[in-house]
Amino acid sequence: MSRYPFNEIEPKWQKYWEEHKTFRAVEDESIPAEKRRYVLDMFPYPSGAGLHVGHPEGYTATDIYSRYLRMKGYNVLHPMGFDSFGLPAENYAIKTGTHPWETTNKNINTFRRQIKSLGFSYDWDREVSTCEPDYYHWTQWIFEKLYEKGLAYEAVTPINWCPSCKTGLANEEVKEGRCERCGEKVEKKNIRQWMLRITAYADKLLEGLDELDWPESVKTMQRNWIGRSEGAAVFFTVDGTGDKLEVYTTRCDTLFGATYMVIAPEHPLVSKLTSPEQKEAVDKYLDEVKHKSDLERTDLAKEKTGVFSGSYAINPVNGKRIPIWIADYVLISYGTGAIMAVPAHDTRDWEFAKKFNLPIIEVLKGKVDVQEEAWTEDGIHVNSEWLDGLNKEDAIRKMLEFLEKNGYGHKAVNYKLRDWVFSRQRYWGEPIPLIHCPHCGTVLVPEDELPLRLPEVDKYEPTGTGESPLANVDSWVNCKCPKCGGDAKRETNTMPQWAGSCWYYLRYIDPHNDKAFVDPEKEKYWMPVDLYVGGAEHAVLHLLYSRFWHKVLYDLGLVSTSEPFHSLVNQGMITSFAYQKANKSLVPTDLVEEHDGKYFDKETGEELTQVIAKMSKSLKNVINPDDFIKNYGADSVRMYEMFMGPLRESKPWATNGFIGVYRFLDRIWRIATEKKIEDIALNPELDKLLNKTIKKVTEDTETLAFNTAISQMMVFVNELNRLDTVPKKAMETLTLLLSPYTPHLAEELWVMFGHEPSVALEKWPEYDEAKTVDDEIEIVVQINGKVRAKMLMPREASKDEMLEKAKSNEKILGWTEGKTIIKEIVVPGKLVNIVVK
RNA sequence: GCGAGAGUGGUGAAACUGGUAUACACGCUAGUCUUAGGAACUAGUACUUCGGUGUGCGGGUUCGAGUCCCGCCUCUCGCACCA
Repeated sequence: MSRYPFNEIEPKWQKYWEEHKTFRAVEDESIPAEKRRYVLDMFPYPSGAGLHVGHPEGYTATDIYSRYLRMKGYNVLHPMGFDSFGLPAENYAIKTGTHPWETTNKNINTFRRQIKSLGFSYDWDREVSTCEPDYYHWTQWIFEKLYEKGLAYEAVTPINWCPSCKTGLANEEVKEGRCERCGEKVEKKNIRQWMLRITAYADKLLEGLDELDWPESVKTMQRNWIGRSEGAAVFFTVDGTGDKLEVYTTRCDTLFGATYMVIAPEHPLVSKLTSPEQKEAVDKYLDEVKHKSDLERTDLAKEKTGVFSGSYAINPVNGKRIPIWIADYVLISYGTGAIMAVPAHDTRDWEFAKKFNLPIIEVLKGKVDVQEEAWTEDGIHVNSEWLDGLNKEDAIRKMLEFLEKNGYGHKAVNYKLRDWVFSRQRYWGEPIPLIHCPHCGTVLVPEDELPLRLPEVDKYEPTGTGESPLANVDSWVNCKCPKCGGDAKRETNTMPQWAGSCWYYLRYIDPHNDKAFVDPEKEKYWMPVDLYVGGAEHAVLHLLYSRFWHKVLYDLGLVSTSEPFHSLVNQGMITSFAYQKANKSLVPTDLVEEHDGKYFDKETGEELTQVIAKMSKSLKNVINPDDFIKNYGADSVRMYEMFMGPLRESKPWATNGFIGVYRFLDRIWRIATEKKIEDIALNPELDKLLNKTIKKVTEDTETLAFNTAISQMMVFVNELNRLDTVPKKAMETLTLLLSPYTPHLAEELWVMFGHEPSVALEKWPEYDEAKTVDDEIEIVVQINGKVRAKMLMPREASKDEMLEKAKSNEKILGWTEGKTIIKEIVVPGKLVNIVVK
């Protein structure tokens, strides 16, 4: 009876919004630029598991914000779509033979239904899906722009290779060095790949961060990922052969302490540098390294391994012969794949030198004996001939002069950032629009032939050679060269999942345009994205790749802003409770029972500790929002997710608090339907509370502090609930404040109070600042910083008045009697502190 | 190991620039009412030897610290030998 009929209200209003296209965004030129906002969610990958409670958290936040902005008179672009190419659908296809298209669209339909059931104010006319030819047409087109600009190139690079499945694997398919599917040990295999030269944009990507309103933590992570460092390239001559071995170092000033060199096992000079006597040992070592998993190779705690190549290099500063070693602690992917080792001042070099008995020479005066441990902090140079006595800066400067003058090296900048491996040997991705012609070389598919559609295939497995399944489709692979008309073959690699998500925010602006990826006028109208909300897991890769593409498009004059996302908010992860045994292992939730507030293992009866853990399938603690929507309504789910805690912080999904939010909405419903609502004036106190509430909700909605905005609405509703007759104005204002949060309930109430729909198009209420402050304030009186008395005073009371009243307070007199007052501190409107001795 | 973030009641959490620690909600206790529901309403709910003590622990700055500084501990996330 008292239960408010959300199951009737919610579908009704969702239908209304859809039919009336209430949230359609139109490029209305009469709305000035400062009154336009683009509010974006990270679009979901439509997995088979459906929506999980983490999705609606971010989506509700942006929805509340978008609805609030519209009521404030902004023109808001708030779209949704699907990142629909990807591994799971393809793996499912391999297993079952179901076309990924079918699986994906089924999942998209589920996702769309679930998202719509929460009543978000998306402009659904702008929905995009990255696997649609109309969409990937333009992903391919942008790739062609990158290619024309010289930012795409071919290289031979290693992939994870499963010798038993005969396929390449993504990093996430490799679990502890083994293939996730068959358990076979994963190897490295070199194959031809398409690369994107993101490193050419390293400095731009770095500098661009300064102008962004992003969390400092994300900016720091991106800066570290780009990893710019300044140092020197130094050339060592190989003794005997005259080959040049180039190293990169940030501390060229320690060159006198370089007692050996190390090259990575993958270094191109390995075989040339290996002497006949050492060949057997080197081959054995290379074989060991090849069979090591990434995990083994990168385990920091492991013993250093390596082998002597048999060759020596000449240290350019002193002409000394130093041995060249091969070791896997040097990475081919960073710097030049070769280092000069300074064991006295680098922990890794020191460990290696100790193990293989290589000389350690101190060149920076430190506080330890470098034969016993490495000194890795700064010090004055010693044992360095003409650098002795200098500090780091001066020594580096002097050494660089020396290197440059003698042609031994030069200043150099290095990045941790590597070029982006852009091809995948997979079916379910955008075909790379290139043709290999024996006469003309690599040729782009002509623009008017785009989109280059994915052909149908019989099998979704990669070919035994690791090529994409597309390689098996002769009719597709064999084509004519667009340049010379001769026989040619298509590129069979596809693009990674990132490709589609790199630019989707631009397609939302003009999703049905078949002449361009986006209309320049419309692009100017909406860009940049004003607020982008999503999970912190995308802090580096997605956001860096997107920024890269955007900057390329900007340099080509195709977009009007140099950065795509002006402000970014990472929603905290919604975690779940998990149950832990004494031995720290976790028990799946369905095997846990609760009594008397304690948790026990159903099988063993062991008492378990409740801990917080990431939601995972294996723990069976993933929460699907559907059940909650069914039992409590979408408005409750929306509001609860916002009431749980601050948006940016991670928090556990603790369902026992859910009922509180439901009761709150139910209470509003009962006030509206069971109490007398009359057109009467608000009493001054209620009026004051109303103004305070508008103020608090306005400010908190603006700053995305939704949890405290909701608290304030609760305070207000609790007050209304005490009245027998409720002023209509109070209820109407409440409805307006509620409408971004619980839009269905608000629409229903708005009509109930005699208005026309939709409340979403009404004006946000305003408050009277004068009515938000109390005339009388409670002033705290402290003795030595401890609260000893409280008194009510007019808010404009002067310091003297406050002090006088405090000192004449009975309680305070008891504390000051017989003591000396040393100091008196008066904070107007707040407190009086009297320091006594 | 490095980087980022967080520790406040039985629970989720409030506390803007240092100024009444625990708003709001859950749970719990008692009561009222009832066509017994996952109801509504009212009161209470940090500890206490009633002096005080309390925001992970130990110090410091200050008239005053959850908030600032130093040193630890624990947890979460990200990255992995970056020369």
